[in-house]
Amino acid sequence: MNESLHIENQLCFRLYQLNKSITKLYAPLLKEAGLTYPQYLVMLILWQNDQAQTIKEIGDILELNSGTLSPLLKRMEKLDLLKRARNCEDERSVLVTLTAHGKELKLKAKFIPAKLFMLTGLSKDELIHLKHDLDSLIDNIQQHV
Amino acid sequence: MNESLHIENQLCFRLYQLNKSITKLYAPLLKEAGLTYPQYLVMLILWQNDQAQTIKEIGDILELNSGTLSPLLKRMEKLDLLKRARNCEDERSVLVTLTAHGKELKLKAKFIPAKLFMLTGLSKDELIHLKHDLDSLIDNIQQHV
DNA sequence: GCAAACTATATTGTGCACAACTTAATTTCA
DNA sequence: TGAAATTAAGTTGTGCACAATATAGTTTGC
Repeated sequence: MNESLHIENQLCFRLYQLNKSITKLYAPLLKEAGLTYPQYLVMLILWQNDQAQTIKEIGDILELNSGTLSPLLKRMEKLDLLKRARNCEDERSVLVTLTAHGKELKLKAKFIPAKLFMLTGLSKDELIHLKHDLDSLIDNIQQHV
Repeated sequence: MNESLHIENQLCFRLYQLNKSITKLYAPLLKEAGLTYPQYLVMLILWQNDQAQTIKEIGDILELNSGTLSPLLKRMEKLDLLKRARNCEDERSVLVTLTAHGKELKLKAKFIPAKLFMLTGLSKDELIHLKHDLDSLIDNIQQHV
């Protein structure tokens, strides 16, 4: 009997489940900071670069298009996390900058990665290896997308 | 300098990206069958069990709640993939069964797992190991969710 | 036997994610 | 230089995903 269609055999189903589980793991930690996971990803980018980022740059890093980012950034602006303003050098683009509140939040978020790492139950070594395996899988797949 | 908040260091961001890439990889194959990825997951469950499944059973396997499944199954019923009917043994539950069209689709879908596996560029051995690593990570994480 | 607790599903509201399309600004090049 | 192509955002419509809540059917315990 052909078992290739059995759901429990599928790598992709594991990744789908894992992704959902991780979102749930983040939820309580991010709730303290008043963020959702995609909002947290945007904040990571803004925290690690001092300068203003264009929406295009954020989209390139997160691989999200404007249909996702436009409303996401609007909600974040409403939460006083960031400001959006047309770039006067090129009026097509919009520059995103952190507000004082947005910058402040970095102090709270600082401990999230370590807490998450602990919850995974992985060793440093296992983490490094898994990251590496996923990186090469991502590379392989991106070639075909 | 503390780099724990750097996005490229994060396992979770990789999983998030990988999940999106995989969905895009599936898209053209599933489009031929007229399915989305979550719809395909429901079909996998129905294909591998001959009997009718309750929504509860499907939700337990996919870890999806009724807020997701109710509209998802309604769309699938409209596509003539399945039928929903109250269980006369216990009127609280709804039994889901494949239509002729839904059963037929299995023949088309049969080749999807092999095609996907090819696109990942993994060896059989790498696949087995990665599945194993992800399984134990899922187990660890589920304990904390 | 019947009220309280429980169970299964549905509904509502919020937030992604993306394809397809629109608008406006900038660049290219004939 | 000015029309055509390109680029950056925004908009619209569809489809998940889930928390919170509502509803209806079933079971339990006194």
